[in-house]
Amino acid sequence: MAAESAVFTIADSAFARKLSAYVKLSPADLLVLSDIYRRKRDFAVGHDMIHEGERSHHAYILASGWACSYKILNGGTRQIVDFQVPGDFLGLRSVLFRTADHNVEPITPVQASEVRQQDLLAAFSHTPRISTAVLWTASRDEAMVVEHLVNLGRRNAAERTGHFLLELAARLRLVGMGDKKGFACPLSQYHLSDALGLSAVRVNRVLRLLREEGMLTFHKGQVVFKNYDALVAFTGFDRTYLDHDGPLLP
Amino acid sequence: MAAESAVFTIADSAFARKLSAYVKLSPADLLVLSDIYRRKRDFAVGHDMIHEGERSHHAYILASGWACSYKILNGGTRQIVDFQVPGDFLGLRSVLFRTADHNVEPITPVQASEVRQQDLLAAFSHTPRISTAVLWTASRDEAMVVEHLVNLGRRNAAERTGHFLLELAARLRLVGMGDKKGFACPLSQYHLSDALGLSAVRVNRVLRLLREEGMLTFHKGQVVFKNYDALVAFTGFDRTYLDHDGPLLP
DNA sequence: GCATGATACTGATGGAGATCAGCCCTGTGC
DNA sequence: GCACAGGGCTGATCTCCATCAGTATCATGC
Repeated sequence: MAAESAVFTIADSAFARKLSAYVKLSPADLLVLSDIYRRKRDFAVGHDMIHEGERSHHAYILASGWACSYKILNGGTRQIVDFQVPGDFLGLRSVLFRTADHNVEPITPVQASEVRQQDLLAAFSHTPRISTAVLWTASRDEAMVVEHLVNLGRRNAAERTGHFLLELAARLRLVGMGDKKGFACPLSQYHLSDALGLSAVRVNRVLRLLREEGMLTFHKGQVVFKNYDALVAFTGFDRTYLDHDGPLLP
Repeated sequence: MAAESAVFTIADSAFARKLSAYVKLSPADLLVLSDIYRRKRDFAVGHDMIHEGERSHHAYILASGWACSYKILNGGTRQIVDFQVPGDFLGLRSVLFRTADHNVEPITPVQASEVRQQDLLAAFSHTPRISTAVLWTASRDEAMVVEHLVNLGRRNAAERTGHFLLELAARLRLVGMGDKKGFACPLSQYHLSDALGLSAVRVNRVLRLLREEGMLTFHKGQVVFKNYDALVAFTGFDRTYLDHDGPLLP
């Protein structure tokens, strides 16, 4: 009874939907997942979910809300590495390495499932499919970080900003939170600047430029693509790094 | 007999040494690995090992030589994402996603073991420890890419260059190819510039600066740290992201 | 009703690094 | 012996973006 409702919950979640795209999960696999997935926790804005250096023993799966992972440098500047949206795994590295090498902060109020280290490792040992599926999501996350790297290294401020918003839109579409017209975006221009390696002033000017060029607007928590194709051409966005070819394991 | 010698070979390799640091591997695990590991291939400079867009069915484990993974942008500029040194896994993402999202090019003549997709996935299914160990190496690679991202986003040219060379040194020390004094480095200043998101001219000037400040020299294929501690302080290098706390699985 | 703090926005100035255009050196092939 | 290419190195100029120093707007609490 309880197990059944748990299965229902997990099978319904953004996370299971994402995993299923990678690896076909059996009912037994789903049971294991739902066990991992059980404990929900809430996080308020202003309190980090994970602290760098912390010897952390759990990771999280985001159920609702947005978060971001970041690092702080000597000078006090920060670099946001990635944003997490519902369905995303978060803090996997800090569990595998046992001490966190980055911080994670909620951007909106967040609800997340706490995944305990021992549960996760046990699941890996006993259900290889889950292990492979998680490896897959980790690889996809890495593909995104790689694209951010290219973004910072070789694109100018305008291309970089546009590219980033296009990626965000593509990710959100996968979990049904947006379309080619745009998406709801709780980020401030400061968030963008920390993610893009720019100053907030420049982000503001770039957004004005993109608006004046008729490509997109960023206003009141809404990103609207005014000319999607032009923006794709301008930024050189190629979404193949986000995609895959369907389930690898039958 | 053959199996034994194979076990010997694999147990001796930089790759198995790295995996063992993460997860204790049984003789049976080593046998599976050595089977994956059997086919050696040579690659000459000037011919990519992996091409972006290619529907690739194998990955490689680097036995000797250096390689780099990179992406080419519209304008023809390129961004090197990472360098691979002996013991590194390479092309894992392209196997998991079935089509490569980046290129890999040898920097020196390379010898590498070819890992076929089906062998790898079979190993994951039947020997969960290997799966976990590979997840671990993948996470470590991601940690490095993340640090490169921070490097590009928030450090200036000199800090960035110094930080990068310190990281390289730390990685090479793990496989016995250098120490705190320095290491043999086959990279050209062009390689550095493509990795650091700088122009070759700037890399040259930054290297001069670091030399004049008595921190390091980069000359004739040798990186020599003249003042390691000063360089660490100057660049804000903190090597914890490369380390881990010993075997996770008993 | 007013202070306070986020966030958005703007003009002026300066600086880090790109770009352009070269030179020098060394190894390699013919 | 010479041509040629790749890598290292340098000065001059320009540009993109950071920084500084603000103003404007809106929600929040007291």
